[in-house]
Amino acid sequence: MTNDGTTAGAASKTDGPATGSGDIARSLELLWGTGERPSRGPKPGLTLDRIVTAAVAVADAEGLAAVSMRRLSTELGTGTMSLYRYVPGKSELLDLMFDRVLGEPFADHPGEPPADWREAVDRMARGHLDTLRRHPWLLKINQARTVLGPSALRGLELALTGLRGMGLRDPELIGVIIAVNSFVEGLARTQADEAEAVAQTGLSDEAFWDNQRPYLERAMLSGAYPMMAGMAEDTFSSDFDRFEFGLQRLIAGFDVLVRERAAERAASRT
Amino acid sequence: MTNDGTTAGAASKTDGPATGSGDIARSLELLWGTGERPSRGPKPGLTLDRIVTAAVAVADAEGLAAVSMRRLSTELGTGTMSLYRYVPGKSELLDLMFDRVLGEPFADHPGEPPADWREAVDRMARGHLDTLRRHPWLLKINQARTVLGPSALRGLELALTGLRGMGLRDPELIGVIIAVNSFVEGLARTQADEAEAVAQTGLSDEAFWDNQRPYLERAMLSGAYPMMAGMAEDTFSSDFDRFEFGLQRLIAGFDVLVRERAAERAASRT
DNA sequence: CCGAACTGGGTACACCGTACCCGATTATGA
DNA sequence: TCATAATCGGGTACGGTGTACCCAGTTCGG
Repeated sequence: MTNDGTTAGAASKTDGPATGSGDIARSLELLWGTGERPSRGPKPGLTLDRIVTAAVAVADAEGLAAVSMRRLSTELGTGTMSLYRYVPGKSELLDLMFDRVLGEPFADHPGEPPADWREAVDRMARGHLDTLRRHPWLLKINQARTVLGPSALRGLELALTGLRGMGLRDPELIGVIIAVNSFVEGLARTQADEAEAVAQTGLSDEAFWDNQRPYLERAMLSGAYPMMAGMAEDTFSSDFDRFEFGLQRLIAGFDVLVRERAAERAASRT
Repeated sequence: MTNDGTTAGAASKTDGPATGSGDIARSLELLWGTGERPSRGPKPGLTLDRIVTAAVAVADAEGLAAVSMRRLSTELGTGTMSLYRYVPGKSELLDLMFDRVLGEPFADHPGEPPADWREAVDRMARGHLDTLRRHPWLLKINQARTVLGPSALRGLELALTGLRGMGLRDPELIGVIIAVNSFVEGLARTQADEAEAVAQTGLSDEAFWDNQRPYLERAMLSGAYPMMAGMAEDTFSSDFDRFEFGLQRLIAGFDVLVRERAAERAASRT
């Protein structure tokens, strides 16, 4: 399988007027295209694949902010402007990075059976969390116009297959997927923000909390926050797995609906 | 953001790079401090409050990318560097914008009763979604080290008060809040990304879809995505309210746990 | 009333994305 | 065979960013 995968969304700034900013057609060509090159000029010394790979590597190692065209060019040993022979602009590159990385979870594990829809949801949530932990910069990319790359389609297909057994209507299945993914992304974002803050300030979480404590204690003693002041010691302990808690609540909530529908079907069959 | 090359030491004296992202102590002082000014030099012509207000206004109107120190200075009619007399750096300004805006929902409606915990969750979710829709740039700010401003504390206090009746343990209550807020943020992010994409590319969603269609149809015909190919027409229709769906599932999931706990308590009372 | 403490802000630097353009390379049409 | 059109590599330049550094002007405590 030839093509690198991908999809994407646009993300950039500046209300640049003219010039082909946001050339969707070009983006799609890069995402799905075969990449047959015209045979007139000299052979390209680079490939899109290498550029995307380098970009993902830099983003994984040093964050999305470190991914600049200049940085990538030195990483690849070329001139900065050469990159623009392969990618129309940076936002398109982000699109490609996005779809590249979305394809990972399915490349990993082979086939295996989802068995139960509960397990499918569980696996979907864990898989997504895993991807986001591996590539926290995914959370900073505009996902709006990214949905339709090959990797994204493949993921959606797999998810839907696993949820088939719920017996819900199609829009509801999409609702299930979105609810789970939204929840996971929220948690992942919190974790990613924390890691980023540690990296940027050089201050650990404990040190940060210690800094806050005097202000916080004064606030508690003020009487303005009675609920918070009366909370148990272990309330914010890391022993409590908030991912597990939320996921189980979601699954339980889905289960209620699934049972309702099953009951309705049974009733209407009489 | 992007810090300069200087080390992140953050020691207050010595060869002072200092500045930079994340002087926590200074941030806290700004968040909670009384702002008593020293009485030796000339009176300040600006206030922190005016700066934050202007920043929020610009962010609301044109997005977070439009909030630059130069832009704010022209907006306020001062020199760019003057702003640094009031704020240590841009990241601290973002913190202040964050807390400013978090305070809004509680300023709006007066007291009223939450009545049921279900209603409290419902109101919490809707309120958060509302805030995020009004200020989509909130989703782009690092929330990790921002949690403890006065507005954030007030919001947490109110939420906890509303959830008191669930009869869950304290860490679980936090889990409820996080699950709901994560879900809401995920949905809000999708919407915000969409709006941003439209604004940046000047391409409506329909136009975007039309561009995708040929690629998508080819993918469907390839047989690689049987589930998706067989989906109902209305699957991605906007008639289906995914916010409502997810929220009701979460509440149902919480309800299961609440009932379990109540049953346990009743049993242990015999 | 002098000087310390403070405010305002100009200049400069490093970095960013990328428009524009030119020379080198290469396959094609005559 | 060879001129030429097409393509690649990449240097230079522009307008943007955050902010370090420094100096001039203002105000009040001693």
